[in-house]
This record gives sequence, structure tokens and C-alpha cells, in this order.
Amino acid sequence: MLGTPSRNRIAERREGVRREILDAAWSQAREVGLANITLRDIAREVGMQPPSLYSHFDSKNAIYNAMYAEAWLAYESCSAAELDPLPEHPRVAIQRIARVFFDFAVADLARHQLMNQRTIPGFEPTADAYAPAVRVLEHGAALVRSLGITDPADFDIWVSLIGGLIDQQLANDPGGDRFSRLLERAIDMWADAAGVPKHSPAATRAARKN
Amino acid sequence: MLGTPSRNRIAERREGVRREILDAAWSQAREVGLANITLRDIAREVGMQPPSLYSHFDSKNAIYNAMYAEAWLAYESCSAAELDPLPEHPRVAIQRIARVFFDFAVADLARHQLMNQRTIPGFEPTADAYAPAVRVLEHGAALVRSLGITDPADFDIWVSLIGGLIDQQLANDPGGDRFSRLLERAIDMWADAAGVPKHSPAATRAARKN
DNA sequence: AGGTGTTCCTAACACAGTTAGGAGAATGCG
DNA sequence: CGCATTCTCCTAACTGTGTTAGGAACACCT
Repeated sequence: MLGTPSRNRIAERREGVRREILDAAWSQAREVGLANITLRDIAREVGMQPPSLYSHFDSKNAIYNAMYAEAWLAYESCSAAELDPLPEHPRVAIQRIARVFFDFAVADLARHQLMNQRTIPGFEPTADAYAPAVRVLEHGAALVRSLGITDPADFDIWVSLIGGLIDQQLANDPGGDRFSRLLERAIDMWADAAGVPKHSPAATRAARKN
Repeated sequence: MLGTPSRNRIAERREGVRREILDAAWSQAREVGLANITLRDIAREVGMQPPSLYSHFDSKNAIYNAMYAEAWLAYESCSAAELDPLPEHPRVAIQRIARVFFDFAVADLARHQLMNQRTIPGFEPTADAYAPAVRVLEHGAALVRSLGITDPADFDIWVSLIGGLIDQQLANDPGGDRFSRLLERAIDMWADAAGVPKHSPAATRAARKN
């Protein structure tokens, strides 16, 4: 009965409040735009006075920082789920990775701005918040290497291509699919140049043998 | 001797002050970042009190707006100069267009953020400030069409590819050339897929005949 | 010279993030 | 249980931002 320090209680409650604040921040970000969220509005949504938020976050940027880490962790688990049985054929696999990242980014403008663009004036993620991002990128690079892409330049071009399509989609056709539907074609173009085996039935059969 | 209304004088001086303000805004933007410029600092650099700026611009966003128009006009005249004798060979021409745009964007981070990213919270260019931008884009599209690219999707991919490389260059290797040196290779990849004739001596000779 | 408009000024406001300091509740120990 | 401690939230206030109101000085035109 004794010996279990109730330090858990307090930590749990604290974590709960943190969650509430972050949820309010996300909802505000989606409502008024990532850059336009205000501590006053977050506090109102949580039922606090603005300065009380400082009991849980050191600053507004600390909130952005937590959101940043959260976003990349979310993508990490999303991609782990969506790419678990990675398609055997290299070209299909690379298409799938690109598609998963593209759809994740396009699904939430505010999140994408936070993750991939430098849209918040004074904000820069701390090292530990940045860690999941580099983990994801390094994992992607390793994946692409394992599919036979030896030249790192090819990886850089691949990343640029996907990022460019995402930006164009969100900037020029938000909610539509003008650029989304070009993704496969663009990646195929890249795969041809990078020497990824064509996706013919014969090639697929050959690949299955491994 | 008479009949020349001195309305010119006053208009000229007004235009001069506008120039001073915009120059100060650009210099501040390059110094502290586009989003971090402040009316107080601009006013100080011009030798005014902050509210006096309102005699020349309706708001801070109006300054951004003028800078936006200026940036695109600058690119328009830059590209007109750099692309005047457009290389005859389609592939070389398309490489050159991409290179000119890439270098112009990478040369000035603040300007690129203003022109091509939505990095200023409340700012959206007015129709007349936006006009040069659509003119440039439409001109580019027409140019690409004239080089034999019939599918608009190819143009969209081309734009995405260039934009993606620019963003990566500025975000991950500012001042370097990690992505800049991949531009030609990436555009060649695209040109292969889009069916732009290869750049062989024979093809060049054939193209010269037109 | 006198009337007129333009341009700049000072004073002040609203709203942002943030800090200081204290009250009250939850927690931990005798 | 009673007391000390810590944690959480509050109110009041500060700094810095864009912006508005209203007036003074200057250049201009007749």
C-alpha cells in the first residue's frame, strides 16, 4: 500500500495539462494559421489565464518546439505503420515511401509548415526536438540506399522533387490534387534516371526471387 | 517658362522617399530576416518617426506588397536580360531558364521568401503586385510550350523540381552549392522524361537548321 | 503675401509575449 | 490529523509591436 510515491499523480496530471495545451495549440493553428496562434487564445481554450501557460512551457517557442517534435514523431510512427511490409520491388517501394510522405505533409498545412518550412519568425527546434526529424531522414536515406541507389545526389534530388511537389500542391491548389496526381509520374521519371529497375511483370518476378 | 506644373517636383520627391523606405526595408530584411523587420527600425534608418511612414504606405503589409512587386519586376527584367538570346537547342534553353531562376532565388533569401513562400503571417499580395508574378509564370509556360512540351503536367513537374531544389539549397546548405550543382542533372532527368531532344552534336546541328 | 495641401511630428491605443509576486490547493511528513 | 512544502494558477504590470488622432511646419501655387 505504501512505497508508491504519489509523484506519479502529479507528473501524470502535469502531462495531462501539457496535452491539453498542445491540443489547443494545434486546433488554433489549424483554425487561424500556424503563425497566428496566440497565447491568449490557447489559454482561453484551455480555461486559463495566459501567464499560467508559463507553468508548463518556458515560452511560446517552447510550445512550437513541442509541436515540432510531436509532428515528426507522428510521421515516424505513421511511416512505420504504412511502410511496414515495404513493397518488394524497389520502384514500388520508392513510390510508396514518397506517397506516404507526400500525403502526410499535404494532410495538414500547419503541421507541414512547422515540420518542413521555416515559417515561424524566431523559432528553431532544439536538438532533442530535431532528433526525430534527422532519424526519419537518415532512415529514408538508408532505405533508398538499400534499394540500390548508391549516389547520394540521387537521394537529394528525390527529396527535392517530393518537397517541391508538396509545396506547389499546398501553395497553388490546397485541397485539390493537381500536383498530388503528378507524384507517381515524377517519381517514375526520377527512378528511370537513377537506374531503378522498371516495374515490368518480368522484373517483378525476378525481384521476388530474392 | 510657365505651364509646367510643379506637380512633378512633389511627386518626384514623394517617389524618392518611397524608394528610401523600401531600400531601408530591404536592407533590414537582409540583416534581421524578412519577417523580423520592424517599422521602428525602418523609420530610424530613413531618419523618421515610425508613424511618419504612414504618409507613404498604408500599413506594414503595404510595404511588403511593394517589395513583392519589386522583387518580381526585378526578376522579370533579369530574366529578360539573361535569356534574351535564348539558346537554340531546347534542352540547353530549358537548362538556362532553370539556372537563371535558381540563381536569382538563391542569391537573396529574404527576397525568395517573399516571392515564393508564404512566410509572412498576414501578408498576401494585392492583384496588381501579383501581376508580374503571373506574367513571369505564364511567360515561362509559353516558353516551355514553344520548346515542344505539350503536356502542362510536364511544366508543373519542371516548376516543382526547380522550386524543390531551391528550397533545399536555402534550407540545408545556405551559401553552399550542394543542391545548386544538382540542378543540371535534375533538369536533364526531367528533359529525358519529357521528350526533349538529347543534346548531341547531331541534334544540335539539326536544330540549327530551323 | 496668403491660402492650401503635403509631410512630418508627438501622444496615445490595442494587442502581443513575458515577468514578478502572491494566493490557494494539492502533496508529503511528523 | 496538523503542519510545511511544493505546485499551479492568478492578477498586475512591463516591453515592444503596428497603428490612429490630431496638430505643427514646410513647400507650393496663385
